[in-house]
Amino acid sequence: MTLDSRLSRMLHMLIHIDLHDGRATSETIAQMLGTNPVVVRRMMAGLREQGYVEAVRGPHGGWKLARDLADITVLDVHNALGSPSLFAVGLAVDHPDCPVERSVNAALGEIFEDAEARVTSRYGKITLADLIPG
Amino acid sequence: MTLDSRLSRMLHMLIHIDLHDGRATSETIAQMLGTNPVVVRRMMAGLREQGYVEAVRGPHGGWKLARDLADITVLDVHNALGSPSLFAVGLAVDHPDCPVERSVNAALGEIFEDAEARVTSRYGKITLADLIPG
DNA sequence: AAAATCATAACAGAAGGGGTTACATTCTCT
DNA sequence: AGAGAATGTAACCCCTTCTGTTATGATTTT
Repeated sequence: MTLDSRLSRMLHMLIHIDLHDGRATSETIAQMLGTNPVVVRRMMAGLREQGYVEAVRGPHGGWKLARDLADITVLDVHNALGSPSLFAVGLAVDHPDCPVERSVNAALGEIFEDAEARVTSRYGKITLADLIPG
Repeated sequence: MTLDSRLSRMLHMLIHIDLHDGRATSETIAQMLGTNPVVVRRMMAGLREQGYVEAVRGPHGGWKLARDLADITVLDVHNALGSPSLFAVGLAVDHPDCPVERSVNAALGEIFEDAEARVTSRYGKITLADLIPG
């Protein structure tokens, strides 16, 4: 796949941890996603630093949720993943002094900012508890 | 730059061709963008196939606009560039049968589709003539 | 002390894009 | 016809990003 699907996978992970008694090892999660435990730890690092999950070392350790799913929004997860921009389209900055480039970038930039604001606004209104199927 | 800025650069190119008597060689455009003539031809290929520009070979050749800038929208250019998706975020499809994955993807998918529809709608209302500074 | 588990660095491989070279093709001009 | 100017396109390299993997260290439980 050419698109960055980390947000989707991370939400998937967190909800499964919750459904799994709030505890799961990197190994377990990795098998669930068909990937490697190290990849899971890398992805989890941002969420750990932001206080959404805690890592417990040693036997019977693993990941546990530091908050209720109802207290974590999709926006929280998005930000914790360090997503730089939502858009696959950016603005060229080849000639910052060119009036044409400035005009083009002003028009596109406004559209992007508006769309990004709408998406993050909706992200902020969805908690992970809302995503539990049922 | 990590983001795909082809749309922005292509709009820039087309407007400059127009301001340059409607004619410009790949060499000229490449110098303007600080890139290579082959890169320009590659980018132009889609627009040529869609009939927005024409390539004239031989001496005094180059690219010319096949339509007035007022008759080309940003959406036309976006589509001609073959942009697959506007978003840098995608949906994981690791477990199509998993209810959690389906629930997550349904929620995110709706947000993306809505945002994408808004952006393309606005793209469709802006012609390249609108972007000429002045 | 042993085992389980996370933390992290390091490296390999795949994928995508851009830049470049090379060569073929087409067209104009003399 | 021939020279030269331009596009068309394939092929290659390089760079970046992401993922997967291995290896080593640190921490915790038993």
